[in-house]
Amino acid sequence: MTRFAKVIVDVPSKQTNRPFDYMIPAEMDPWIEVGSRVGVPFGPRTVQGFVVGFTSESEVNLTRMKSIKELLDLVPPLSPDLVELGAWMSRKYVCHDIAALQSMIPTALKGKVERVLHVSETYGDEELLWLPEEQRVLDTVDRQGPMKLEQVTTMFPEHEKIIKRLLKQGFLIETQSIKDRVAKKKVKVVFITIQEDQADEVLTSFPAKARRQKEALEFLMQTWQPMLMTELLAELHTTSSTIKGLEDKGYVEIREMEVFRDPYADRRFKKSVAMELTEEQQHVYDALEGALNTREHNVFLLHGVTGSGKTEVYLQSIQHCISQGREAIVLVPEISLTPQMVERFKSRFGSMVAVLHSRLSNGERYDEWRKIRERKVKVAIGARSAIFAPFEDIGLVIIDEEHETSYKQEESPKYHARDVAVKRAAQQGAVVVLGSATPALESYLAAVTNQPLAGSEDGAALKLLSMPTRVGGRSLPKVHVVDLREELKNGNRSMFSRDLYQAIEDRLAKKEQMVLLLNRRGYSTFVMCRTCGYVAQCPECDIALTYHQKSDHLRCHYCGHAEKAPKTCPSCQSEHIRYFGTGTQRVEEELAKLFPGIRVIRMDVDTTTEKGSHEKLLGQFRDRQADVLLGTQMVAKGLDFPYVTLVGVITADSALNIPDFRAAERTFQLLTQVAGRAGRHHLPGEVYIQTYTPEHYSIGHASEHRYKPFAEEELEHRRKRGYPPYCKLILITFSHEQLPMLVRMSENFATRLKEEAQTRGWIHMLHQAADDAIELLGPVASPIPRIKNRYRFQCMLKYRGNVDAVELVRAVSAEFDEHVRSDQLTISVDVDPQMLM
DNA sequence: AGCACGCCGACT
DNA sequence: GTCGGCGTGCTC
Repeated sequence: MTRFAKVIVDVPSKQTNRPFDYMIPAEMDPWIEVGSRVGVPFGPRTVQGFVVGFTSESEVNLTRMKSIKELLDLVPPLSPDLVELGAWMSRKYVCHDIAALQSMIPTALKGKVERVLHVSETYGDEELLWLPEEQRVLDTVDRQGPMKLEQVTTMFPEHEKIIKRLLKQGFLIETQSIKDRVAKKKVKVVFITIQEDQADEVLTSFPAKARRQKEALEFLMQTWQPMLMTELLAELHTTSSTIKGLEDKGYVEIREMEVFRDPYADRRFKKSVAMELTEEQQHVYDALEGALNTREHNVFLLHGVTGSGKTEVYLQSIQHCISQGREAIVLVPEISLTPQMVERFKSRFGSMVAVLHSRLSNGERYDEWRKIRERKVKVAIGARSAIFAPFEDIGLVIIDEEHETSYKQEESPKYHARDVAVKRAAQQGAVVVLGSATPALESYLAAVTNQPLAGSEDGAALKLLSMPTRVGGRSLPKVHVVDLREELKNGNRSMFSRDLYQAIEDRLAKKEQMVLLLNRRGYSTFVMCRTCGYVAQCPECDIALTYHQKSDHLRCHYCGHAEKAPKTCPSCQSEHIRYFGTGTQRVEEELAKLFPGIRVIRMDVDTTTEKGSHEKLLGQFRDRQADVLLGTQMVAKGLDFPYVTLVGVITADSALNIPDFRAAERTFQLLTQVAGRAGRHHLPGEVYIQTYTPEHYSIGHASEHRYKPFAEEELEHRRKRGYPPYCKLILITFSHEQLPMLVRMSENFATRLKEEAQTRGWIHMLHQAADDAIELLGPVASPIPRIKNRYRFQCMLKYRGNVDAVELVRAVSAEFDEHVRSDQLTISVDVDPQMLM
């Protein structure tokens, strides 16, 4: 029986957000599966699509139904369970199906249409009068054979209309196909084709002229093994024409072979073996092994203090999972931030690991991904999107530092990897481990109340495991909270308190190392004129510009706009223009002034954009080429250096004063994480936290390493004020170039939301005791009211119980589709937002 | 999203 | 009378 393919096409619009039916050419049929990537004719063009199902009968008139044009991969890039996961994601996070599917595959496979032109066969048959420019275009294409449309238009930039006309009249013919962005890497390998017993015969009869060829052949005869062309040429200092000559004589064969680009090719990893577990670790491991043995879906929250040895537990659980014949996925916040982590996995599992590094080139990432799809590895480790690793028999998913905000994708689809992971594990009967020293309150509450995570309702109830002590009985570092108000009273206006100053001096004398954290890059936070009060702002965003000293520029940290720093006030020409606030560059300068000869490595977005710069800087610090590692929050995570005995937080307040209900949680997490960097080995550690609000509970609890009391206090706040995890949120952001239009649209939207909530019979008040409730806040201007010349307004929906607010938003958004299309309005929906910007 | 079809204003 | 503006609708 013939079957038709249901295809989701790569056309991101509301009207095309459904499967289209296609016929399957007979020769393709055995290869087409759910998850296959295909090129299909769609209207006048060819687009990429994914097969999401099959049907034996279609509503579509068979005379109008088209056929799949090309199959783009022999092995489908998506498995049926990933296709299903995509459907779940598009529903949960309000995005097009195609966007969800595309987010699961490497960018290398986001095919582009290639349009190729050739001249009709009838050209030249008839005596037609051509315009001179038509003649030129036709002759060029005719002479060159099939040409990419792009090439033709760049050759004749002003003849676009003529090309279009020739196409319409059929003198030029266009063929479209889908091309991947990155080709598989191929290498030439030289195979020796003669037998060993023929060697003498061949060599004696070798033409005397072909000395180089003979040398090459003799070289290959030393091993009789195939050899990489590049290596062979380097060894013999010759060119490929020599080897070609040998090929012509039939002594060797040159074959092109696919290889994987290996970003770790030049690195050697010492083989490591399982370490003996402490009693605490063993307890946790036993629970995980037990769960793996049932082969059922389970979710654990592993609360382990920094330095409690979570990684070793991960490694051994993965080992067990692999020995069961199943696969494992490990998510880490931002893998390039933790080269140490990669190293541990590589040295334990060697070539069984694929690393999906966020700073790999597209080609490298594609190759790592192919290793997974082609079952060459058993473990995938990577950032957020590694949760889509195309394994088919997953036993274990580990999410390290599960509270990290980088698990939430800020672009559409705005998914949370933690929730996707639980969903995928539920599909596959896999065990999930959420590991953290400072669990997200959502996870913690679910674990202590034995409920599934709020973001992934299909998941199993969370079970709490904990590891409250550090490996080797090392104590947590002593934390000093320094009240900066007191310092100011005592006339100290420097960025270092006397205590921190002395501590730095002390470590320098002892030749120990320190980590200093400041949550702000650049030199200063804003630039102001003392005469007229002018503040330098980004011309396209309503946000203050930051001064960067090295380049002497003002920079917008939102859109990247940069301008030369003014010497006089642009508004009143006064020379009293001053820089306020402190950034990492300024701290670096101050350190150099106060401690002559101090060696500082500064690590922030500005110094780590270059590929590999991260590893380089950390390597230098590890080798003790510097005394101080100074940086933004990226220095707080996962680093482990034996000689670090001092951690200083320049101002804890910058994280606390962000207008976000999670500010206290973030501050607690940041302080606890950074404090954990000190004294991890034989030397005891010490931490100084400078703040203007030492009485704040997040700082107090962090300084005493008390997670549970903090969590309880913070949960109480959330419950009282009606914030997650006691309700759910949807943030809807509207943006438009014209403010009045934006205000009108967002108000209309809000009104429609309220009306629809009412017709569905939902109580529009969260503060009432009702189990099912919904509340709308806004519209109000967004915290950043304008970005890139577009004004921004937002609405927040809070809801709980059996209220399907996502469906509500989806329905109302659909009504505004025309406005989105024609009025340059954009509506962005963020389900379970992590940042309220 | 593209692209075609279709109905109203300023020009050869 | 035509060229071209972008409003509406379709894509298996």
